[in-house]
Amino acid sequence: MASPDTRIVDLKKLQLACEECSLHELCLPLELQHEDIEELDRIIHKRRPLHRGDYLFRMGDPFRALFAVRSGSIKTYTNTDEGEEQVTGFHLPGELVGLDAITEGCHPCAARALETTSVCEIPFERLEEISTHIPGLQRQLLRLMSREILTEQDTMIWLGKKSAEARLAALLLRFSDNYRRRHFSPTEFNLSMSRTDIASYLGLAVETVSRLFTRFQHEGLLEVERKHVRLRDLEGLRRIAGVESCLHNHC
Amino acid sequence: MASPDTRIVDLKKLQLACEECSLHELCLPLELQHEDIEELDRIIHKRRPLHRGDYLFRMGDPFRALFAVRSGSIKTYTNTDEGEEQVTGFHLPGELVGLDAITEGCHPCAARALETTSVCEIPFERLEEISTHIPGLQRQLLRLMSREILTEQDTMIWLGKKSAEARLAALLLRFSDNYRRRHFSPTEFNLSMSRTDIASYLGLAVETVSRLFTRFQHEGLLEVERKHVRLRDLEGLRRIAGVESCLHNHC
DNA sequence: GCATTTTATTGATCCGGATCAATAATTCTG
DNA sequence: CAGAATTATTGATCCGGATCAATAAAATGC
Repeated sequence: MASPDTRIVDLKKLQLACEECSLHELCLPLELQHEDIEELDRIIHKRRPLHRGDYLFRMGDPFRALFAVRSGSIKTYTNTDEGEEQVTGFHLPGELVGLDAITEGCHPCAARALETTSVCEIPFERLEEISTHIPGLQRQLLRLMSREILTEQDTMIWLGKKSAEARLAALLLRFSDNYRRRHFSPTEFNLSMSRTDIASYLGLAVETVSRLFTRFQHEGLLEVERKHVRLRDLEGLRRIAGVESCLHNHC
Repeated sequence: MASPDTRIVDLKKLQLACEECSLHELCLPLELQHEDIEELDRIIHKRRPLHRGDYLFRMGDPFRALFAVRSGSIKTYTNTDEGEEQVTGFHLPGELVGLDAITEGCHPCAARALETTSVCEIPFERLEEISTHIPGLQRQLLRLMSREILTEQDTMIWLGKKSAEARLAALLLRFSDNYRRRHFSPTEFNLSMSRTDIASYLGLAVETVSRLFTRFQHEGLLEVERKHVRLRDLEGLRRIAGVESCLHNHC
């Protein structure tokens, strides 16, 4: 499995990887000792890049590791009762994939690359071992999972209640934020996923998504040319999305 | 805070509590040593009962502990941008409340008792301390959180895609399952929450929920008299809910 | 126990978004 | 590079569920 992968062997590289893939979520805020970082370094592998359509894992695959997206993007999806694909998430650089598989011991959904994508593999058993003697790492893991729960609660709310335009605006803003955090243009980027994927994730029909893009463009909120979007009115989009993520604002 | 609470002092009582409130989720599957159970026992307190409308915690309260529902029921909710209540979950006996607060250090939503409700309080810092030297307890914590994530993904899917009747049917079946697991009648029980709460949680209008109950009754799926329901056709409800929780079936 | 307030049911109407249908633009594939 | 298959856009129609409105039934307060 891990044979053609490149090991990240030196500290410098790891920190770079951390910056890129937000493994910093896992280690930076802890201010770990050098020897601890080296220990983490020993278990974390950089996988060779996935290409568009490649599986990171399939539904039902045994759960062995978490994955941190370094670059590119991943979609996770499951199948509905009627056998169609139901997208459960888009995972951008800095986000973890696989947190939902810990309980079951196998992946409840499949993960595929939406474009050329590089990920770090974090073998879970090893991570657990290490976390027993690195104070704070365990806590950090729990934090990460808690944050995931919070995010999903948020998503639940807008899927239940928000209008189609609010959902799409919120998604675009999420992408925008991710790019900003990584010091890329928060207003101009490519959508790596198809309209169908977006529709599935947002619980809408493809036609609706397509119409929304057209409408947003007419209203001067953005320019869209196939996969490429340029957000022209972030404030307007925020208004449409509804102040959003209300869960986070009250702490 | 804990002054009027009753400590669970003996093993027998703890095991009873575990049975009741599914702290067995936390400890039983681990087959802990007696001294470990005693250590858990030392930190877990049984709170004195909450009454209808009492807060378990308010939005923004500092996060100190997880709570396991022993009997009764709890609703958690946040506020929408427009200031209305948005129910984020119903928590029945055997379920944990507070998993979404670990990251932030404070509660992103409020929790109130829907009826007379008894909970166990599990101080989180202490739990973390203990879990560092009880192998398996930490793992169990991660499992629990992962399961929560899975459940919410499931919920996301039906909020996005399923019809109003499917949502209500699914909710009723979830209640039914909880009662069955606790050896109560899975077909006859009281809904502790208002129609408004149900509607909010399911992302529907109150009127729709009300109409659905009436329709289900006409179709012979259930009998409903105010808060009391008697499910008459579980199979039919399952069909309506859609095979459901497709996420869990593929492992 | 009566008045007030909250919660639930039922009816009538309206609209957002799904569905059906046709076409256009892209991207595979040989 | 041509033909086939997939993906995206646009239009027309329909329907599930929201909204508005009125009443009924419970819960709550005095």
